[in-house]
Amino acid sequence: MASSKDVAKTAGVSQSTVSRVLNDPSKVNPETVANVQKAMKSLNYRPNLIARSLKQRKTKSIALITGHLHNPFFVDTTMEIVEYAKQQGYHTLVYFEDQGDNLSVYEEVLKQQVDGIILSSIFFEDPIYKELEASGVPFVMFNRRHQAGGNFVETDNEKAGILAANHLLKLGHTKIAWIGGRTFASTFQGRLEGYKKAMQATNHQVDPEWIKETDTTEASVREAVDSLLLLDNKPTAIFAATDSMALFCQNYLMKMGYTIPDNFSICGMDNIDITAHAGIQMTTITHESKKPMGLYAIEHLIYMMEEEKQIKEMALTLQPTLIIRNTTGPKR
Amino acid sequence: MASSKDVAKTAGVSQSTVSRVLNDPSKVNPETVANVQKAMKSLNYRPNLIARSLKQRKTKSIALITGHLHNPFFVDTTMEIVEYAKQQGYHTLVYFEDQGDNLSVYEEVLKQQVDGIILSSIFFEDPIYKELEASGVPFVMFNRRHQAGGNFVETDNEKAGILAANHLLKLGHTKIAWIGGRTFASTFQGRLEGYKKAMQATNHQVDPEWIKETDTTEASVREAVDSLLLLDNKPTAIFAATDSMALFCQNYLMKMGYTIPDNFSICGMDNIDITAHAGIQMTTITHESKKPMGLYAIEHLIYMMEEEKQIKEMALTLQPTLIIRNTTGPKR
DNA sequence: TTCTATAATGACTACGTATTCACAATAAAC
DNA sequence: GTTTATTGTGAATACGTAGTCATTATAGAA
Repeated sequence: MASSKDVAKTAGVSQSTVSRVLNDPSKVNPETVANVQKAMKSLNYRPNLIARSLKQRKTKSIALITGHLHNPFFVDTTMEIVEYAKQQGYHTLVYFEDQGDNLSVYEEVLKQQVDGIILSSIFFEDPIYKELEASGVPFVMFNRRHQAGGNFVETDNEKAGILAANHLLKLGHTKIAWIGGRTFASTFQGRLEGYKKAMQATNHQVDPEWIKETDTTEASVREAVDSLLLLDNKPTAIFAATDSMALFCQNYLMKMGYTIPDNFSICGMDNIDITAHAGIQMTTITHESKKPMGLYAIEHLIYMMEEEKQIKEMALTLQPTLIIRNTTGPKR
Repeated sequence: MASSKDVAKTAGVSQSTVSRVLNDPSKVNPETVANVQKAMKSLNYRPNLIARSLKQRKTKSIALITGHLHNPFFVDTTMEIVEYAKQQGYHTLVYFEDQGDNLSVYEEVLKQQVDGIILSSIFFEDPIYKELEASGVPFVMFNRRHQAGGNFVETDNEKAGILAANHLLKLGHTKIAWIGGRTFASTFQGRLEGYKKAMQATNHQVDPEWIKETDTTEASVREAVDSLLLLDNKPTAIFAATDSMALFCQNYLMKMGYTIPDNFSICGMDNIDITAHAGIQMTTITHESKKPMGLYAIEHLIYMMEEEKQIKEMALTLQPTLIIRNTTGPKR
């Protein structure tokens, strides 16, 4: 690999001049610029960004710590973030980490000297928050939030839970199950709380057996459905806290021979693309906003990275709305 | 940020010793090790991987240049690759690039000094191949292949095209449309050739109007479907060259009121998870293999990166098989 | 005792770049 | 003709680390 020194030698100039040609050619004689560029071409020279990063103490890179891509919600946000970052001259290191409190991922990220971090996988009381704050690296959370606040964009999860429950209640369902992930995460916590509040507000009992915390995998969701089917006090409707899980429910119930929504109503959340498919037609909850959620996060992160001085806080809670399709219907 | 020099100072040793503690503690007095580690802890020291990379001329990073994640096929491969790489101590820079011949992405990747590259987005006659070869960085292609061969893993696309066409022919369809992406890519090229061969072998004419090269987006697929519907010689079955496109067709036709497979049979390819969903039940083509395709690619890349000497070639063509579900049926 | 091997450590350098400083040559101002 | 900017350039340095080399102290062999 040719270095700027090699280029300097073949162009008959100093390494400093080569560097200047690269960074601010206006500072060097046009003739010299041409010579240097010719030398670069002939040597097939490519600046070493590692060396540049070391010198500048900026890597022009960010870390994205996201949930598993088998949840299509994270596919969208990942694409949004990676593309926008690239467009702004940053490259993205993608890490998949759903557990939340896994220190090793954060250690790794900080060693990489990234200029900023975006994370979705944080728990409400995650100790990682302190670590990140102490590191001095700007970071933004999306989807999930932390009790400490910080910079984040989320959906009003409690409101979402209320919307879902009220929709099902209005259809005549009173036995409504809730299937979600661990309530360490603010998303599931909020969606559960909202559901409970709506039930309570309309004087409907919530049987604790109806509430299923899973690890969001298909196997785990199926287990939850199985156990619901065994109940005496069997629910007639399900609020699945993500579309990914709602799809698992729908598929599993249909494969067992149940009809949706005649036997069970199902409401999801996230409005991922496939839910609009004619063969799926999932009732779900989305948020109305001009920009996709990932964009809010990355835009603000880049703002923070580039205007270090005036760190403007972002605490954004998007408002959810209900999209009624065909997986929910009146109770029979 | 504390450096190894700072650690050295507070521990009362030289920077060399700190480095040794990090890389091979057996070379230093256990008592000193303890002191140094204490100093590291108290300063919250984290080794700077950028500096290490510069010194070692290895970044322990790879680049993955993949197709758009809205095609779920690439979601699977991306996860496989990123996870395995991480497990082997490499981190992954993910780039989305569908165009193929976009030089700038490759320039960017090479400047990053990655130790290896995995790419799916290469065209059969892509000039980028020469560039990559010249760079000396090991690289592996998956899904698509290049005319020059090199290291790759693919599916036998021609065979896949034959399987799909024969399946539809056997059901009595003779007017079979083909919807795919640009045939610059070996995948689409092969799937089209196979389709044509199967038709020819059974003495069925192929109307050129049945063949639709799209840019694989939903809008483009809908346009293709629209133009098929306007034909006098209207097809009764569609072979969509990826499941992603097959889903677009299925959705669009159903939304227009057509029944699948009564009005149109649809066969996809890739066997992405959602095709098995009870509401979709897409007939598709997969490949049988012990390992997912992405794993072949990353395993071989890591082999190449670590055993520089004996570069074993990998030219792997997986055999496709047909999975019959409910989107294909006898011609009416 | 004297010589040799081993263990433990520090000083120093290089990786490839950006940048500061110094200096020369030229152009502009007086 | 002298002074003052301005332009163009090179030498030298630092970023944080790994590793080479040299040095000292100690233990074992003769």
